[in-house]
Amino acid sequence: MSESYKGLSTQNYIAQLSIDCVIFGYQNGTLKVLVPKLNFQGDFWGLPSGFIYQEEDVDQAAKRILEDRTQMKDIYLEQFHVFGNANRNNAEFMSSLLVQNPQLQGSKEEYDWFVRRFVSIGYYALVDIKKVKPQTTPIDEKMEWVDINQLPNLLLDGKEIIAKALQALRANFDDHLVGYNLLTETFTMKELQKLYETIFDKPFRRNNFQKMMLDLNMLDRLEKQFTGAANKAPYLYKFKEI
Amino acid sequence: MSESYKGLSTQNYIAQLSIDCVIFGYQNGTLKVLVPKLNFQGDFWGLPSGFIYQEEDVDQAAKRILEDRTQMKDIYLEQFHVFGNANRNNAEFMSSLLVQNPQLQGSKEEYDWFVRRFVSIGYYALVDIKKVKPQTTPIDEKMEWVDINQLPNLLLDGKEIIAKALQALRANFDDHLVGYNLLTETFTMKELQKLYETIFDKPFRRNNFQKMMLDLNMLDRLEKQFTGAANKAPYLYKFKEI
DNA sequence: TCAAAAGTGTTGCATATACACCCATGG
DNA sequence: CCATGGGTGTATATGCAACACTTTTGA
Repeated sequence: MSESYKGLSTQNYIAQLSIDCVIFGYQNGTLKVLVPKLNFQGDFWGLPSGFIYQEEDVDQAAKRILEDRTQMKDIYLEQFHVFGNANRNNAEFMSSLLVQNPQLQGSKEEYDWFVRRFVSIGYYALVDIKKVKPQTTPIDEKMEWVDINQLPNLLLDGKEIIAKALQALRANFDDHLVGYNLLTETFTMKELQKLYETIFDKPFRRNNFQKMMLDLNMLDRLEKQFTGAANKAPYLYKFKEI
Repeated sequence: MSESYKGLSTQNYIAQLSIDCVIFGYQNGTLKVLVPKLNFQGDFWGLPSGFIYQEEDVDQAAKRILEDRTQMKDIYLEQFHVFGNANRNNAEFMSSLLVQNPQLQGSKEEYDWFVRRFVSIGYYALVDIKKVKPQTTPIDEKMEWVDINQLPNLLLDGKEIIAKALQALRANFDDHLVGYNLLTETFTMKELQKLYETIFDKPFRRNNFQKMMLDLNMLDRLEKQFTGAANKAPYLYKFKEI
């Protein structure tokens, strides 16, 4: 949705098939997604997205799009759903875009390529917010981390895509111990608990949570973290190497 | 994979995007899939598949393909994964096909349309075997129910697709009480247990299984089934209407 | 010595598993 | 009345939620 469209039809992409990414990050006790604000009148946002080269695996395309947008390597990435309603097209968006940004005017062929109906494959990514360097495209005004509970206006079925991504994330969270990707290298048990509480949107009991996590045998306990506060210093933990 | 290709490029389909269906059925204590044997030299089988019309929802396309192949309505259907490796194309298959079946020769344009790399969306379906009337296409020699543990040679990543479908089926089975679609209207507890044992490939204890099922409160108990055997007659059950 | 927050232990409840018994059926 | 298989009840084990208590830290 937020890809510059000039020259698209000549770039050897698969037509009518796109990838939409839901990039999850976690900061200050809130779950966030990285989304671009589109560079045209009104308050409209998209999802980081792109297309698939003819010679490219779909998974590889998703990886490339993600890396371009975040300037990170080895991102945790999971395909979760295909969005294929017949009315998914960029016609309305493009009209508005071109009125506001006549300099983006491309060829008729490129325009037609872009405004057709698109089927989109959804991927979600988990990243450490502090390591991401968000990259905009020519049609983005900016790209920002927004709270998952305060999403702006999203083009097309953007909200549905994010909702489905969160659902998939929750389902995978326990199995894959995926929290790994959302935290810094080391963290306290309280920080880990807060992450879980944010993602599942429900409280856990401190002692039982600690027991649960330690029983999983996935954490290494490191030195204590002395914060200067007048209380017992918490241990730092890290996820075990595999 | 098993769609006749003549006239494909003129039929207003989305190019390079297909749907592959894994149709599960259950009979005599074995889980089966319905697959077409392809009408060319050698022992090669495909998956029931098809394409998406420009004006058609992807889900709707899957439904149409399924209904065409089985002559059934209201089939339980679930999208489970996208298969997008760059080497997924029908070139090899088509060469062999045309050598064996010169009468299928179409235009160059249609040939080119069909042998390009395809991204395929996987759906699995659950059906009552006895209600299905398998329909072949011009390039199928026949279509048969084969044991999931004795799959024939499948084109491309057919085996991987079926494996992933089974995985998704297992994950959904408890949540969605999906067994409903694989059994006849009425059944005994033993038959239901055998279905579970087949799908999960592990034994359950008779008494505990019964308790588990009844506690779910999803079954209506009907009259007894007198089989003539010298033992207590089992009750028949059916899934409750919603 | 005190408050605050971290760490650990212990109980009780709910659920699942295992074991045991009783009942209907037809020969 | 017996063998067979179906139905149900009860004990045991397991896992998790709730509660209680102890330890560490800096003021």
